[in-house]
Amino acid sequence: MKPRARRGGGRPTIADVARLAGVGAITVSRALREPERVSESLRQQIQQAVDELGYVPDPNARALASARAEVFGVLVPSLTNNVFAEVVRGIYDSLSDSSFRVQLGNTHYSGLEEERLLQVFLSQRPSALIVSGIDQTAAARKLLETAGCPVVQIMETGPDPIDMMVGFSHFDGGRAATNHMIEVGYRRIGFLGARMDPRSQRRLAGYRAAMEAAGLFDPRLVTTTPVPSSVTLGRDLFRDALAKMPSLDGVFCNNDDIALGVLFECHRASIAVPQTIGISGFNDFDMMQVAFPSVTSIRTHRYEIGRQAVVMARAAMAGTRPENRVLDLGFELKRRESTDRAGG
Amino acid sequence: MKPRARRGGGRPTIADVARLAGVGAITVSRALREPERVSESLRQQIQQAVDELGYVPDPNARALASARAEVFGVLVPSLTNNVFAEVVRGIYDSLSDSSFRVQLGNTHYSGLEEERLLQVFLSQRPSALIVSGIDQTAAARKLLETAGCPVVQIMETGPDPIDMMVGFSHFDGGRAATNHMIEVGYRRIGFLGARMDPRSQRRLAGYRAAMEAAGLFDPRLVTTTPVPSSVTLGRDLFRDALAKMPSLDGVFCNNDDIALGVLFECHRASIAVPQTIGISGFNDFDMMQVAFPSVTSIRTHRYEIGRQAVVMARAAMAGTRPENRVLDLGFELKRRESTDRAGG
DNA sequence: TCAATTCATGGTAGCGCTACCAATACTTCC
DNA sequence: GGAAGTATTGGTAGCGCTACCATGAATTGA
Repeated sequence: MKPRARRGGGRPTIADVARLAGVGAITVSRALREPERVSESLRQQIQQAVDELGYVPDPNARALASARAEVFGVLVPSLTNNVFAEVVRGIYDSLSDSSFRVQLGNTHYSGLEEERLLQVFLSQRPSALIVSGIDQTAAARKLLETAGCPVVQIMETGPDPIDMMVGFSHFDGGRAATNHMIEVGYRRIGFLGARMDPRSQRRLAGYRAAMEAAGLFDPRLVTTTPVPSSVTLGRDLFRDALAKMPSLDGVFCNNDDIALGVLFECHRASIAVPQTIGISGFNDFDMMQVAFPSVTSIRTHRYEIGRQAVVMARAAMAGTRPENRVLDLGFELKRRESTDRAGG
Repeated sequence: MKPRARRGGGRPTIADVARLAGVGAITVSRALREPERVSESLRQQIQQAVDELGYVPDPNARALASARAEVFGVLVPSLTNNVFAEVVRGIYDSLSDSSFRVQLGNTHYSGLEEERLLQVFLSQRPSALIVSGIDQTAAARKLLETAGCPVVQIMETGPDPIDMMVGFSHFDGGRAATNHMIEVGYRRIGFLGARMDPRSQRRLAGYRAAMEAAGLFDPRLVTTTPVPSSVTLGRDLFRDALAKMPSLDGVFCNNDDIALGVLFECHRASIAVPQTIGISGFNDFDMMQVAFPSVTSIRTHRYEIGRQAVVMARAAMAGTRPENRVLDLGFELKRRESTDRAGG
């Protein structure tokens, strides 16, 4: 019977390499995966044959035979939110020296979509899974617990990790920014939030805790929307907040986009920053420090979160799960001109 | 001999489904891939068995058997550049109704890295490849020509597509922005550019063509750096440009980040925009229209480029390659306050 | 009516690779 | 010197799926 057409219209296979090098196929396989188990001389012969033929192993065949794909499954809620873009970059960069592929999924902030993608990812038997947040649905959590591979929850810390976690406390971040504004003298500090995913909710909770502790909380100070965040939306939220509460003297913004929108609106409406209105953002993107006035923000370590997630997962794959399963990378309050009320 | 451990510690296989449904394995395979070729009654039985077992086909086995993985390979130069983030989002969204996976690669603007990733991607036998730009190395081009799957070059248009193309002319974009500034009365218009990848180079060429046509070109007006773009860098480039050429009355910025940095620096240095300095950006991100003053920019259709790339690739996979292999999605000049010299 | 087609289904043989075991040489240690 | 390792290499049998062909039933057409 004539053999089925070769996969790649003639792409060399491991058998071709073996034939050319005059060894068994399995030895080629070993030479590529565990070179130290193959003698120096054969290793060279094989390498030469590989180079000559331009052989690249088929990851699909490899995954099928070894019951494990060299894939990191990564689920993020958004591809265009720069926070996640940087996390993803950290993940890619940390993996670039290995043969692991990255399988990226966009959950669009939906728990159900996360479940669906998890099913799809799991069908590939990934080597590790990285998921965003700590609010997985019960079904998703179950899938992750029985995934049979390391799982890292990123962006947040919390109790009860599925396996491992790396992130920081959004509650503490929200509280720190708010406390700073209270300390420098702001009193009627509004909260502006978009999308209001779980992490935004926790920042809001941190804001509220700080305001209540200072006896300053008023529900009318809070302005939120489920609409995705944007600079335009920041402007609109600020206008709404001001209309609702003209005595506002500061705003803690859920993220830097919103803060930028507020800053521009202040310029446009000739509202003095930081004198009349103080502004604090969240995430501390590059533009915050260049803005005029520069904007106070909470610096978060996105790239490092991605990097550490990979480090932890690889350690677990090597059988050395870190002692401490929850890694808190913290955050940094960056005080800048936009809240410098005392006046510099 | 005892069978090898099952891949998924007991994940159901197509044979399990076949047994439960009382049909042959191949019929299950068909029911899932070409339901119209299986009778209604069997299809239902099979679907029931699939649901009961929670069967999800193994994409690796599928790829191995069918010599084609349901994967779109996508190569972009950056993950954090919002332009590409939006393109990638367009690609993901267009593919979300299918079972195609996306394999994303970050070339870091390096041709050699692109070649390497292409090799890796090709080893999976992807269904289609989407690559950024039109400046592939000779080796990469060869790999793409013999890839045996549809190839779409995105972001730019140009002659001699490898297979298909969707994008716009960066030269024309740069020229349009510059001409606009000339028309409204700016004369000593600087060019500020970061990274200076091929697309930036072509925008610069467009700028230069416009300036030369108006008899206004002066090489000292051009300030560029190979450093990656950022808002901070925009400020720094502007300071340099101004130091070099104090008579500058406008700047065409290679992208919006740079433009934002310029805008902030103008605020800080109390330089009137658009009166003393006019500013134009490129890409037209949301913040440009909210900025104060709002910033003129070239609106590009990133998301749509991603979407169309998928549409074209799928058409080609279905055997109906579009008549016109190069799709120019154009751009839009958005005139805003930052170049409104006549004064509104 | 019966060959010729079409339709629905199934069996077999791989896809390219690696887990598992076996076999052979080469050491090491009493 | 011989038993018992210890490297080094290879053979066999799949991993889970689908391409290819074969089969039998239903339908068509003259």
